[in-house]
Amino acid sequence: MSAPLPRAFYSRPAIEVARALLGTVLVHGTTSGRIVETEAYLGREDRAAHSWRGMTPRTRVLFGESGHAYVYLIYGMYECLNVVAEGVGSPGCVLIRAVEPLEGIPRMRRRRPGARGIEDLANGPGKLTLALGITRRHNGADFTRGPLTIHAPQRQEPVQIAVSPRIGIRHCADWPLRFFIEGNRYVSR
DNA sequence: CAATAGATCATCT
DNA sequence: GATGATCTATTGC
Repeated sequence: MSAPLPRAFYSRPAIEVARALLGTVLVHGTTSGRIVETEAYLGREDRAAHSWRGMTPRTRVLFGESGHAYVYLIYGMYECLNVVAEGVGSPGCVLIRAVEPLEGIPRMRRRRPGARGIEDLANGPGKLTLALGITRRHNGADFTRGPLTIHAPQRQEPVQIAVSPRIGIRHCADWPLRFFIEGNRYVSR
């Protein structure tokens, strides 16, 4: 496997990082998946972002160095994985919404007994964290070091990127900040 | 098929 | 004390 993507990859505006992450490979232990769906969250001007009110104990890592993980609990039940973008003091980030399972599929199935097929294993923010075994313990983890890493694709295939409004938010509900690989079977419903 | 309810808790008001 | 960047099961057409 190639080296993890360097810090510079993440030190760009959240929207750019969200697009660039499509097609890259998220790795945790023996499991991995290709990122096929992301959402950008901007910061102070974006009321849908956790960081829009400024720094709190929870959102501390969003204001730190880029290339780290922001993992939080949602609806008392599920964890969501974000990649911190931009730079110190600029809390833009990217929510990973879906991955296409690559390695460790039997293990993922065990972690997600309810899933019907491969398509349902990680096609949503809460599902992918379960499938890959990502929890709040990974909050603040450095993607350039592990145990969570992100890698460039082996072969850079041309991907057609589609754009839509973000899912499941009330504020800024019409901003076109969701990005996904057009026609991919592993994108969330 | 679409719509809805219920699970469940850290975080912030 | 209310809310939420979700998922699943169940109900109703």
